[in-house]
Amino acid sequence: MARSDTRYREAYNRILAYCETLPLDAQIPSETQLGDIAGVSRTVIRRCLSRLAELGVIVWNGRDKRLLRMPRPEDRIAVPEAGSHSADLEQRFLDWVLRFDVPANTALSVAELSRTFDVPQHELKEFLAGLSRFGLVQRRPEGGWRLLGFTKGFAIELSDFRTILELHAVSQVAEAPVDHPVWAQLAKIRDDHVQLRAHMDSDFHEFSKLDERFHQAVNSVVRNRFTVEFQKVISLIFHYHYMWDKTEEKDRNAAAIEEHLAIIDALEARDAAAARNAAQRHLRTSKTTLLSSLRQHDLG
Amino acid sequence: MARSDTRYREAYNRILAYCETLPLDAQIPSETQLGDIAGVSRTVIRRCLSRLAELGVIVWNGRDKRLLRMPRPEDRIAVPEAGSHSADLEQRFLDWVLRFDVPANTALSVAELSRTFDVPQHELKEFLAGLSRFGLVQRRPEGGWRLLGFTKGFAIELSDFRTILELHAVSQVAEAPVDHPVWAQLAKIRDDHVQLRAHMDSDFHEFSKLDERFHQAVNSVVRNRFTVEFQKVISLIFHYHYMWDKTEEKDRNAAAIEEHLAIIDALEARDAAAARNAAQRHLRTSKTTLLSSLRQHDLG
DNA sequence: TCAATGTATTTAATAATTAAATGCTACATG
DNA sequence: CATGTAGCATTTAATTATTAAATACATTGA
Repeated sequence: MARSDTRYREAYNRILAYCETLPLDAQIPSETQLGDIAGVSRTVIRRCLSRLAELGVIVWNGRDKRLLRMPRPEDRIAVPEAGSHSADLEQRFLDWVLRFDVPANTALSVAELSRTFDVPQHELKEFLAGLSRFGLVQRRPEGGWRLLGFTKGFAIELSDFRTILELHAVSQVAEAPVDHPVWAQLAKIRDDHVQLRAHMDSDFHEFSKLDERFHQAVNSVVRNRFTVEFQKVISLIFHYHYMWDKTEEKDRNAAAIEEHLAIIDALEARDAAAARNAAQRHLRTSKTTLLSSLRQHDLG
Repeated sequence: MARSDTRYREAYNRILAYCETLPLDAQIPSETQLGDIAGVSRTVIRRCLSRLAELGVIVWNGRDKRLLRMPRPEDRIAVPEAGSHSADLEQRFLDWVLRFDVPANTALSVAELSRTFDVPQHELKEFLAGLSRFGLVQRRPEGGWRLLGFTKGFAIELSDFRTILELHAVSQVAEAPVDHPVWAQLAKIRDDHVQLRAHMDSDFHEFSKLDERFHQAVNSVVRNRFTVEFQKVISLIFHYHYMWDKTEEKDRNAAAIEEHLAIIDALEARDAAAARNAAQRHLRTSKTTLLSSLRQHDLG
């Protein structure tokens, strides 16, 4: 009927474990210190002490707190399963949208999403509020939310935004010092490209992973909290769409390999302008592919 | 104790007004049609019809709904004041943060904010969840939120991000067709710059507004949902910091006028490269100013 | 037959409830 | 008597419960 007491339960077990490290009859530290040990407020600590005294583990009279007997396994209190995988909600949500091709303008029910993702409703509300900042969802006047994404307009603007960020990243790479880790990464990635090109006929499916590694490496040079959030969403969307658009996959991947190599060539020559041009060509291709994949799914 | 019935109350008054347009004894449209008129579901419409029947305005027996008498002013129902200014919450929140120099790592209490901004708590939670996507706030492990912004690191990354977006915008302007409205705007803005320069000694405070107009015009060329959100936040933060950092304001503004004019010159000459260079110079100055203003407020 | 109403179910906004944090006062102890 | 500690009171926030509203389904009547 109200908030859970998981915090108390976890703190209690932690304090109990701490008691095990003490000798019998030892003085127990002050409430404030115990609070620091368990990472909770004094309010919670006092609840813990109450229970410890009740079970006869300690004697508690004001400042006089002493260990009466060693804690036993049955003194521990049950903690109700962390369960909810709130952590990777974003990943799972985008995965769901893209995997099931949830069409634009679909009404999103918090109650339903809460069930399918096994996450409390209020967390979902917060999550959706966050996504609305990216223009992926929007509040409906009649209540609830609406999925906006993955129209043609969305794809175009997403691609454009990606281009802006990635061209900047490429410029940054070109100016990175020789001892920057990106150079080693790019060298390895170049080799892998060359190798894949040699076995293209059989292994062309492998390109998707390589593509992600390449863009990841380039973008890793930019250290900016504003871009990092976007890159996560962007790379997910492009990644999935490439995986599903199977038309001419081999030719497309072969072309992309050459484009990647052109970018790496220019970067290693420290020719920023050439690198930008090569990157621009590559990103234009990506945009076209994304758009045609949308057309295929009849979402244009 | 539960959600408000404002929706019903507004719908009721709207239906009442609709009844006034009907002749006496006229048939009233179907529930579905009334729902379309008032923009609500049939559930709400049936509540409205119940009340109308109770007051004797209509007679309602299944499908037979007729107007018994003309509605009177006292038939209307009170609507409980829209009140909450949820609309400009973002503006007011950032204004508050910047005006009172709320230091980084301040704990934000939803209850308190809810009072000071006169907005329901759950709306504030959603709002903060949105801001967390921009890295402005963060959840605290012990509950609630923490203001992150306005450290040196934040200012640097914000400036860098602004630079990325704005350099792109400048490139776009340079390629805009001659009949694009931006050219007329820029011409006017150039005149205003020249005029202000002539009366700089007395009117230098006017520059702040001019600065906002200039950047607004340049960015207006880019139509992208992802950049629009950011620009709002960015321009607010820069705007306020400029207003408050009074050191050498006149000199700073005079220099900025020249920098703006240089950008406009290059743009009107359709020299994209020169425009980008000029913009880069200007944005570097801005970044320095923002950082020194932070140092002044001891937030570094 | 089909559009309208009647009824049931589901969803979402929001207050109520309880856990937990925070703040203040009084006290004990060196 | 200063400082840290416990006791007590207040405030805040997570989470449930409640009610308004939307939606889905069944029934009816022209």
